[in-house]
Amino acid sequence: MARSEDSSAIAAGKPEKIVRILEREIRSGQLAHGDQLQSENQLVRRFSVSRSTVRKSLSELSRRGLIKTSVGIGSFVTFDGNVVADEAGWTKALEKAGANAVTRTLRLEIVEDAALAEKLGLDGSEFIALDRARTDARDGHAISIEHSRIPMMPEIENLPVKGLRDGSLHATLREAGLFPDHGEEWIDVVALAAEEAEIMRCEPGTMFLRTRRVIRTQEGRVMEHITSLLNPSHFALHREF
Amino acid sequence: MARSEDSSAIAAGKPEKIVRILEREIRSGQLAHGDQLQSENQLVRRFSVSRSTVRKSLSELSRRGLIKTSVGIGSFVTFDGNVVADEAGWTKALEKAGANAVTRTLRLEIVEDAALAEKLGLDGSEFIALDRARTDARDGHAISIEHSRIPMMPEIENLPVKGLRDGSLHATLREAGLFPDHGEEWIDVVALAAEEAEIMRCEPGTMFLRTRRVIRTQEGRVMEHITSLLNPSHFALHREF
DNA sequence: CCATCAAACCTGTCTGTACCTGTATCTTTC
DNA sequence: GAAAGATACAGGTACAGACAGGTTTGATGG
Repeated sequence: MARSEDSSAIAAGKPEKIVRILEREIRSGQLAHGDQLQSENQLVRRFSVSRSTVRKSLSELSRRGLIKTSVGIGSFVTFDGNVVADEAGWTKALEKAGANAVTRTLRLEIVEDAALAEKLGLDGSEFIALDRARTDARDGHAISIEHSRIPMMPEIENLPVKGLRDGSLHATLREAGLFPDHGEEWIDVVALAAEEAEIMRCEPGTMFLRTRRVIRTQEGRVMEHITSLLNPSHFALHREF
Repeated sequence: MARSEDSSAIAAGKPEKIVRILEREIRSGQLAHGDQLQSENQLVRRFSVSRSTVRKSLSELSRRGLIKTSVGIGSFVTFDGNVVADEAGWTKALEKAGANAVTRTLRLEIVEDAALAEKLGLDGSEFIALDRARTDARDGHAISIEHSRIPMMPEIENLPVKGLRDGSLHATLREAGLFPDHGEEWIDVVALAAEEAEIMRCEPGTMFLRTRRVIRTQEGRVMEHITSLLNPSHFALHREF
């Protein structure tokens, strides 16, 4: 019973085997970010399979966001280490006192938001809404509140029912073939509204750091809209460029 | 808005790579407005590609309005890089009410700052200090204050004496062969100290948006350290990635 | 001093070749 | 009958080379 390879997939067709080999080479760093893969014909000779099989494998790697292939040129590794595109180059919130923080999920459901849809230039106005708040476990002090909105699409319509994969939103989206690529961000300082102040159990009017992000896929499709309210005494933003 | 380019994504195709290299040289000021680019054949040798590839790259740069090429002569930079350092992929401060703003130069001199030198990992502890403040001309309201520190080096030692070239710090540094390339940034919210509050003519303890940036040259040498204090009612930060 | 001409360099355009991916069709194998 | 193989063709990308025509420069000769 002991499969030395990979426990998650036992029944292995040839494409799957090739996917697993190449994926390991990529994830291990043997094939680094930006490297060009062998051409399809080279892979045909390397694995002694037909080109159709090789192409199935590459197509799966592409769906998982590990490679990108261009006609006439070849396939390139788009997997950037462990953090992938989640943090690479984006503003990163440095939590100063996160040891005693607790996260509450305020809601995870499907909502209608025509205003946001209009602002993002979307056709449908349905979103999956994920709101989360973080407070200090000791005294209930406010730390942060995060509103995430994901445009509704068939691949993820049962997300609110099934819940998140491994508790991670991005892991769930990755599963659905959605990979962050680029976007836009706004940062300013705002006074807390009454509603938010109540959630965070602090005075209305308290100044909070606000970041708003629109994240898009490679093709430019809006993938997520996030508004974060951060307690400035707990957070600083950091970025490399 | 529409990003035909891919900033963080990897290069697929040689022309794209070359475009990115040349674009950075132009936007960083290394190739200034009006400069002539290397000839196509020189670029062929420099990048070890064919002339068709070079020509594709130049055509794309031309499409982006960065260069203009003339038959029998060559290609010239048409990008006027005033905005360079503040805009190209970096966080951009959006001034909400800048019409009536006045800029005061608080000081331009050589200073000693061992603490900063240590933090930046520099040998010498001498810096050229340029401090500037912006206030609203109508009511004297505080808008922003900026502390710039440039590590002392032979090329610029007479900068405080000669003054800035065209009033621009970056033009002056460019003159000295210093081109911004990459760096790091921190953003947080702080209460104004008494000294700064006095300069800005507002209450000590007022919450201000603070950004700190370390800008480095291509070789990784520290080129500038900037601390900006921004009045949150006048500023928002914006960034594309 | 000045007009002229040739050489050197530049961009614009075209050719042919090699290799790459995209796609479709048919056959083999289990 | 589904998965994999084999094959052929279309179209994209890049390389190498050749040629035409514009621009600059400098030497030549009046």
